[in-house]
Amino acid sequence: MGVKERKERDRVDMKELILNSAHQLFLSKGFEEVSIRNIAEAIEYSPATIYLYFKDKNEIFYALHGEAFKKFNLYMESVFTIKDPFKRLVAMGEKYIEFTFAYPKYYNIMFIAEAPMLCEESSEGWIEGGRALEALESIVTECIKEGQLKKQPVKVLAFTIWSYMHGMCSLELRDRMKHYTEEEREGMIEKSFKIFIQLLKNQ
Amino acid sequence: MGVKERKERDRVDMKELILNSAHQLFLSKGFEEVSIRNIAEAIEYSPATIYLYFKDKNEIFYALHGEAFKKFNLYMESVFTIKDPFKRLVAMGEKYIEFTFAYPKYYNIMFIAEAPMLCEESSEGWIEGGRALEALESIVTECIKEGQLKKQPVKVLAFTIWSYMHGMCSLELRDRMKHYTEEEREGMIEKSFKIFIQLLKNQ
DNA sequence: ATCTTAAAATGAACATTGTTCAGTACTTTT
DNA sequence: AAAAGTACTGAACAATGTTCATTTTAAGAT
Repeated sequence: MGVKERKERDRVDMKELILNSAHQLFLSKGFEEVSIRNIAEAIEYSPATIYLYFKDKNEIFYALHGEAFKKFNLYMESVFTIKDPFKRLVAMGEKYIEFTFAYPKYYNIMFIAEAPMLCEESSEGWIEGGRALEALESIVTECIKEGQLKKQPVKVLAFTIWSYMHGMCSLELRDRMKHYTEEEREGMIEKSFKIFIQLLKNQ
Repeated sequence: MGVKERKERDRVDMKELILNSAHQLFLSKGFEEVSIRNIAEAIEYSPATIYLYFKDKNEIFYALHGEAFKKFNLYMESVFTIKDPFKRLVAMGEKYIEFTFAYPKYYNIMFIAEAPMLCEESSEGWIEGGRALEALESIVTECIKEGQLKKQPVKVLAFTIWSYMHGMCSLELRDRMKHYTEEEREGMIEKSFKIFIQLLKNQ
């Protein structure tokens, strides 16, 4: 009598169906622009049904927040083969920029969107996000150990690097670089990144 | 026959009335949370009336965008009395942080909020914003001239500094520092800022 | 096979939102 | 006092997130 088990499976399937649909819509329209009714229509159920599987709209997007960070960490994975820690740090920065503009909607929920949607401290997203930050911190630790970064408190230095990366990427994503001419903007981020790396480098 | 003039005055007064009300509500609730009906109720007019003076909700907040930057520039003014350009740069950074947390709603429309609301390139906000950026760039120029900053393309270096400041402030404003313990977070921004300044300093 | 009970899905409704427009009320001009 | 013009508004529209009584569907018991 595996009926209960089957029902549980069905329930999981339904959650996944909703999530996949929400995910797809989210990637093309963004969070605020996707309505419960959009999702409902896409999966051919009534809007009310969705509330049988998720508490509210935010809860649906906790999942996406997690997805985004998983994708991010996956994206970063390749750099960990690089032996030299400073080179790894630089590669990570480059990947960060790449990710931002490859998945702007992801970047948005990860780092920019207002956070009532991610109160749950123990959510997938926060855990994966923590992993990413730890990765950065461990690279920074290595760099300091090898004398490629000046000796500083690791957490603070890592945060400083993160702040710079995020500031640059989010200014561009949120269209705050209109002060620059097309010509100036062209390659601005890459040039700035090079300067920042030079600033970081010990000697 | 100053009737036309009086009507023009009335019109300006009405716009100001709406703007003041919107402004007040905005500072306590933020952009998305203020509705046209809120504003209408506050000034004791019908919602429809507001559309006789402003094209849409965004247009109302163009004005606030301008106000925010004016306030910002006013806030920065005090640092321009400082002779030494590098000290001035540091003071500007400190003021930037101060401003961010004194007026988070302003900071939000200035640098974080999505920008359909500020398409008009020629708006007050963009002009004032440009002024602020120019101020930073001229300080950077001076610092380079005096050898306190390493010689680099001014626009790019200024952007790098701005990116860092913005990244740090917006991560905090958007609650992305939950990875840190209370203890770690305490003073993190100030510590990071000191590190960044050290990185910037030539030698 | 029929009846009962439990679960799943929904239509309709509520309170919001920005925005529009036909009509009313008031003011100025003739 | 009548006509013209301007300022204002109530009601409506199409959305939104969310809830709930009701209906449909499935399962278990007789």
